[in-house]
Amino acid sequence: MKIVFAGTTENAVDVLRYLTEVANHEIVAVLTREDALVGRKKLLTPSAVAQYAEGKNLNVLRVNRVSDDVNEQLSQLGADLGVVVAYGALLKQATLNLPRHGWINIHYSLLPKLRGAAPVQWALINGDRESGVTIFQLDEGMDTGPIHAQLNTVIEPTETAGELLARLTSLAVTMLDEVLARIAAGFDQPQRQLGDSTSAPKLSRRDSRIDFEKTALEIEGLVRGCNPEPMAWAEFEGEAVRILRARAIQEAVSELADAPSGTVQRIGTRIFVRAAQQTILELLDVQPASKRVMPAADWHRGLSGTVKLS
RNA sequence: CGCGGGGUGGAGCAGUUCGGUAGCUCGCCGGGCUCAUAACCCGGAGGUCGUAGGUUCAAAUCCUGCCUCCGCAA
Repeated sequence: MKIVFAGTTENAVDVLRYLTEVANHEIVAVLTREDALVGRKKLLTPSAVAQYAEGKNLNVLRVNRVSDDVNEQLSQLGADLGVVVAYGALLKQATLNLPRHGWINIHYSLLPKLRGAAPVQWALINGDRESGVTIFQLDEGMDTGPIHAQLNTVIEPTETAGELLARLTSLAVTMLDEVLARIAAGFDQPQRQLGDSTSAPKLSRRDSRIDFEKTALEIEGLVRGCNPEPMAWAEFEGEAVRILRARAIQEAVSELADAPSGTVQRIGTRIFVRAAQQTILELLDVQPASKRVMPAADWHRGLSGTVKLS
């Protein structure tokens, strides 16, 4: 099929690579976000998709909003289908109408659960036991279109958002062939989304801040859901400490039995923090402001007195 | 010129304000105590204090340039 692809992130590249290199579809255009200023040096950096697509000499359109002008260009291509993965902007009806079979989207949740930009993160933050991939027909709403295919998977006990996303992406790729074949043959009958919807908006810095008045298990979910982006953090002596890995433990730590929430205690080489309801969180990897990522024990070693996170 | 913080034995830090050749908590090696240990005791190895230059009798510490790492913001 002649496909228009729209995507921006690294996992979108994985899908695009599959479509062009493995499934041998003809990619008539690649829509991706404009180059953005990245990092402290503000280097103008192309999106992951732009970098890949240019390397493959594909027709790349860098736009943050699809204008009439872009619609005009797209209409010239005679595309059969549009495929969207983590593009970063909603498409209007005028654009949705262009490919013969419209557009499909790969979404990383069991729709209608977790509609929005950060479904994988929120699945972990919410403590969900399962997640999944949904391929659906795009309409003008936010992840509201009828479903072509859906597959669920059990979330692994220590899985981070980055790891789960990678797994879901490879799962999505295995679903694509059949969906694309059905659409090409005109046999597709997408089903309306059923059940209650929930939302999964992009994470803010406020969302990623750890609250030690929550239970260790809830905090662990936040830490896993925020890794690698935007990374959970807590405040220590006026500075942010990022918590990259942490886990709720079952053991009791008597030293922390009567301590206020956020109190840190070292036992041997292990570092524990008091959370809500007598629960204990073990810190594994942390990153103080200005420092590199380090084992929690290393961080704690240089400190003195009572250590308390908030 | 977006804001800011680091670079000191293998690790994490202190010391820099008020210059006088380096300290803490660990790790490592050896020995001891203990039924045992995340405990304790004794001894030991290991540092061009990121780098280049400057000031000085003397620089981790003051001045200048450079390299490099990182948080925030976008």
